[in-house]
Amino acid sequence: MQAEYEKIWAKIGEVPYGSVATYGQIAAMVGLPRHARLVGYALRHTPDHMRLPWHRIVNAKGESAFPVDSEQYALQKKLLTQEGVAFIGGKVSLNQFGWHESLDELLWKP
DNA sequence: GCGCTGACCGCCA
DNA sequence: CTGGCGGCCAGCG
Repeated sequence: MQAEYEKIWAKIGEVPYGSVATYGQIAAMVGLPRHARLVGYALRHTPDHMRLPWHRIVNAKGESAFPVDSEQYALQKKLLTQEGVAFIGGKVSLNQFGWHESLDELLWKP
């Protein structure tokens, strides 16, 4: 399964600055539909030496996957806001970002 | 093999 | 809005 993780990490690394993707999207993009949880697991076990834009990955509701009181939540929110991604009511604003279906951009763009 | 646990997802009440 | 339920499936004891 190591190979799958490589693909997942690589894909996450492709998410452009200022954009956001969901776990499900990443899974689908690497050819593993319905494996959202695997993405979460892979992300959780990312070797620290490779710095991935994990903060650009949110759940299907556009929320952080972390509890609001956690350090990570605060950091994620901070980083996204810093990139110009609106973080409203604990979730990225879908109204402003819109949904893109084309293969290259199953992403929320600014 | 078995049961639990997840940085998940979608549907329905 | 909240909560519950079933589905998903790799990892781990």
